[in-house]
Amino acid sequence: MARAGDEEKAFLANYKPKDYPRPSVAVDLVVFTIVDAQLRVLLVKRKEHPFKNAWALPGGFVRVGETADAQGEDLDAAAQRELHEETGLSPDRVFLEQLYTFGKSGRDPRMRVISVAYIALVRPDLAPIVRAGGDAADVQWFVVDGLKKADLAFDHRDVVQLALERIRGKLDYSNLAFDLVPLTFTIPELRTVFAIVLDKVQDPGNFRRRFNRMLEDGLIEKAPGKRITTSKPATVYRYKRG
Amino acid sequence: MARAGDEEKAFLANYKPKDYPRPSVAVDLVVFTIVDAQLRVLLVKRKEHPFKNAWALPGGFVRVGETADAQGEDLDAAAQRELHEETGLSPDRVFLEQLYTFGKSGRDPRMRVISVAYIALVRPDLAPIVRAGGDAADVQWFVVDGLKKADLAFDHRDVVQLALERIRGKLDYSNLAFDLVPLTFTIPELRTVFAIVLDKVQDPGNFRRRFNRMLEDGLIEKAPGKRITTSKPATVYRYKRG
DNA sequence: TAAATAGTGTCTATGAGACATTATGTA
DNA sequence: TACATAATGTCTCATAGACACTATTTA
Repeated sequence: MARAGDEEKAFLANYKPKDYPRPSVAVDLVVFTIVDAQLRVLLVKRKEHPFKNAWALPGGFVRVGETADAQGEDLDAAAQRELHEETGLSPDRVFLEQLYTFGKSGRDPRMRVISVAYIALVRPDLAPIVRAGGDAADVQWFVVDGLKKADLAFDHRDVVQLALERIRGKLDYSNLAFDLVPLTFTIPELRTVFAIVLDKVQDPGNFRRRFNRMLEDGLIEKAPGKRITTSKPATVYRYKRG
Repeated sequence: MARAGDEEKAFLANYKPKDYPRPSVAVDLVVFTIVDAQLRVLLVKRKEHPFKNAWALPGGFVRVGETADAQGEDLDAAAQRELHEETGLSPDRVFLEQLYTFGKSGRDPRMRVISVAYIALVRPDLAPIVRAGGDAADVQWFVVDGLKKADLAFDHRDVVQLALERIRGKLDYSNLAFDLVPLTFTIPELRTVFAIVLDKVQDPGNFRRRFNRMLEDGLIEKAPGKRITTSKPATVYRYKRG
């Protein structure tokens, strides 16, 4: 990095941004969870035009500063802030990752809006507290499968679709599945997560083999606790973060 | 999609965007090619502050319209336009894909700039014509490996690094390699591309096996032509697009 | 004919998929 | 004890990696 010389300092001090039109930049969140053995996405009901009363992804505009010294919040920070505002969840308990930036002209009828989409994964045990703050009628976990017909605002259907493809693609080679189970879980429970996300039943034996490799790699460890079942209870495990 | 009712039409007609500060949105291109058996990235020399005389990724601001009806160019269109402006290459001959959006506060000292980075892959036979238009001293293909010490403007070193990881990750399961060889190529030539990008020698026998599978799948076909060599010349192939 | 590179074949290890079998806790 | 589900084991097939070997063209 070249450090700013005197000439550059003078330049910056006198710099006035030209008055070209700028777009608004928003952050939209595709928040997934699994409840009742179904993959769900969090949607909020719009109270204003455009798309009034339609369901939309939670999100909002990035807060931008006026001056060169105070330029406003980071993009990731904006996503974390929105996540907290809309769900009440603190970002350190939630998987959050940038997905893609949607910037087609005309995607918002009011004005030019470029939207940076993020994927968030909320553990099932945290999902119930999401609606605790607001009006339950305005924030809901929608089953992703049933979403095709639903009236989503803007291009949010495309956003959800891309997010779905992303988590499906990453499930096998990442640790993403552990953000879709409670803190402790059994092998069959984790297997169910894979089955739900991939929409394909997972062979118990083969899945256990993969699971055991993760155990050997130290990615997972046994945890205390039991599940209340009507037959043989499964061993409970815990994901070792870091 | 809900169609706009009369009420919504009225709303949009009267809508005035609030005067919150907005960021500038730029498109930056990580343009790769392979020349002289080395992976290279296209950099341009900055003529103005900040980072005057430092090397930077080609790019520019997205052109945004003033009104709701004319919102300006699509994000992808902006990337294509920049590619054409900076390289003279028409976008239909070049692989172009969105990479990631960089939005840290302070990454441009002048003002808030959010930059949507794209990856472009230029075939080696097209690489030489890139500098034909401008001043050769101001546009150059830099060897990616030697870039660590180089003085890159802004956070462009991070951008290049992420782009590199992306193409390395996608090389094996995508058709991306065919955008880094000439229109016709031999098996050893394609193998070299893999070796260069992954920085790892590829076993001739094993690579050929993979290649033959692509042949069987109809992804590739034999092409006329020969290479001028000092020993046995290899068969020439062509990638079947679509 | 020698040199150089293209091209082929083989052995092994690993992991996925399909599926049969055994073990164990609960009602 | 019967049932349900956890947990284990086995067979096959596809593919990657390592490496030895043969074929062909040019100088």
